[in-house]
Formats: sequence, C-alpha cells, structure tokens
Amino acid sequence: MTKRERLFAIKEIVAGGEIDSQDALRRELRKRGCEVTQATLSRDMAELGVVRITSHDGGRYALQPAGEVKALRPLVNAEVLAIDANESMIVVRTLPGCANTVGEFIDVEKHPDVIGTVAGDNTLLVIPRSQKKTRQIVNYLKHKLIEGQ
Amino acid sequence: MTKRERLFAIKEIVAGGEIDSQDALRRELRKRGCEVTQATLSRDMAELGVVRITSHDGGRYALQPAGEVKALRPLVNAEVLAIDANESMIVVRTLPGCANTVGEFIDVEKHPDVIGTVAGDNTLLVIPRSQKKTRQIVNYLKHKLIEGQ
DNA sequence: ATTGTGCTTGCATAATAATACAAAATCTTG
DNA sequence: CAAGATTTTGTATTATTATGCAAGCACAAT
Repeated sequence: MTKRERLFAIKEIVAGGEIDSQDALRRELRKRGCEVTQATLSRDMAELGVVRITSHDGGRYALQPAGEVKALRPLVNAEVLAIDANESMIVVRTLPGCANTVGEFIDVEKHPDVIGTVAGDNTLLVIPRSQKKTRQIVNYLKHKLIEGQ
Repeated sequence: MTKRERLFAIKEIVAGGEIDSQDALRRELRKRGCEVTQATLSRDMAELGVVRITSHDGGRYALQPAGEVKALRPLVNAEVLAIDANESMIVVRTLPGCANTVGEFIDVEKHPDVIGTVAGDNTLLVIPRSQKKTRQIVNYLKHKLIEGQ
C-alpha cells in the first residue's frame, strides 16, 4: 500500500467518525492490511489537516470542513489548462470561473512549501515558501493537477 | 477571576490564533492575571469545544467554525489565520470569504510601503514596494492584524 | 450548625501525540 | 548506472493532553 493510498484510507476512516486516537486509527488500518506505526500516523494527520475535537465524552478526530477532496479531483483535472511559473510564483490557467475550485483543491493539500493561493476567475496564483522551491512545486502541481495523482 | 470570565478570555486568546499548546494558553492567561493549571485548561477546552488543528508547521487551537467565531466576526483579527511571506510578497490567510474585508482594512491604512493588495476568498496577497521592505511589512501586519494594534 | 450535594480545582499520573535521529526507500541528474 | 538528494518510515524519546482522586467551596435542606 502506497502512502497515497494510506492517506486516502485515513480520510475514509476518519470521516466515519469513530476514531478517538491515533492508535485506534492504526488498528483500523491494520484491518485493511496496512501496518504502520503511530509516528507515521501523527505525520499523516498533519498532512491531511485533520482536526481533533475534544468534548466531555472524550475526543474525536474529524476532517476539516473543506475535505471533499475525493469528489473534487476528477473535476480538477478537466479544469486545469496550463501551469507556468517565473522565479517566484506559479500561475495556473483554468477554464473560466474555475480558478477558485482549483485553489481550494490545492489549499486542502496543505503542501508545506506552498504558503498560499489567490484565485481570480480563470487564473490562479500559487505562492511558494521560497523562490528555491518554485520548480519543485511546479512539478508537484503538474503531478497533482494534470496527471491526476 | 471567575470560571466564566476565564472561559471568555480563553475564547479571545484562542481566536487570536497563536496558541499551540495548553501550556502556552496558561502563560497567556497568567499575563492577564489568571493562574490555573494545565489540567483545568484541558477541561475548559472540552467545555468550549475547541479544536486542535495539526499541520506541517505544528498544531494550533481554534474555535469551532459554526458557533462562537461568528460572534467575533466584527474583529478583523479573528478573521486572520496566518501571515506568511517569501522573499518578495506576503500572504495573509483568513477565514473563508474574509480576504476581501481584511484587504480593504489594509488598503485604508495606506501604508507607504504597501503597493497594493489582491484578495481571493480566504487568501490575501500584499505587495511590498520593494523586497527589502517585506520583513518590515510582515511585522507591521502581524502587529495590526493579529495583536490588534 | 451539620450534613449532603454538586461544582471546581490541583496534584499526580496515565494516556496520547509529536519529533530527533538514523536507516531504508525513492527519485534526480549527470 | 552511480552519486547524491529527497522522502518516507520506525525506534526511542520527549512533549502534550486527559483523568482518577481527594480537597475546597458554595449553597440548600434539615
């Protein structure tokens, strides 16, 4: 099982609403044939932007409101027309009116080297953490948005 | 300080978005003349339904989107989630739909080293007059938007 | 006043999550 | 392919959060 598959499985499991600890998640994943340690899950949770809600009857993990990534992905592929960049920022061209959707899609991924996105109508600006990271992020986006994984 | 007052103070502090642990919250409360232990705060957090969001740059506490945050909307600093920058531009992350409001707020300040702002939905781009001014403007914005003057 | 009930808190500790580090795996580039 | 860089992961540990228990307090009913 690849990391990507695991992250996907985690989203599914967490969306189920029964997970109250990373260890519970670990056991659930093991049922599905995925053995990893709590440490890895701690990292995965950060990557997925999972939230932990505490209340009187214990805590629960949950996905952030914007978590419909799964439903979004097929659309995003069709909407992205081109990805281009200069030294310090990346421009994604989309179908008219689609920049916002694509921007949200990127936002929820919470890539550590993307500090943010700004969407116009058919143009999306992606801001790298540093100029050095620009090229790397372009590759990431092409992979993510065009090849569709 | 009564428990009720303490809970209110916690909401305020957490809405500020700088709290990454209960101990940090404890120190912040102490500045305001409220001394309690971490154990008490753990219980308070459950009572307020505070969520902990983990991401690549560490975790942070936040109020539940639905209830209490709306009441604090008038305050710009409740809308601002993060301020970040690379060498040449500044990105302000806000609650969904709030970037425009925050952008106008900055515009009317007419800071001499801010050429302009571009607002998306939850992301605001602030363009400095020169790269050299970037760091300085970040400090200005943090002061203005997060600490609330 | 005394007893009882319920709420709040701190202390000590158990439970849980995050991370430094090193090794392994994977990807890049010449 | 080889060398080097980057990413992923586990181990061991540290850091953080939750909780059992008992004490203190406020208040009501006797």
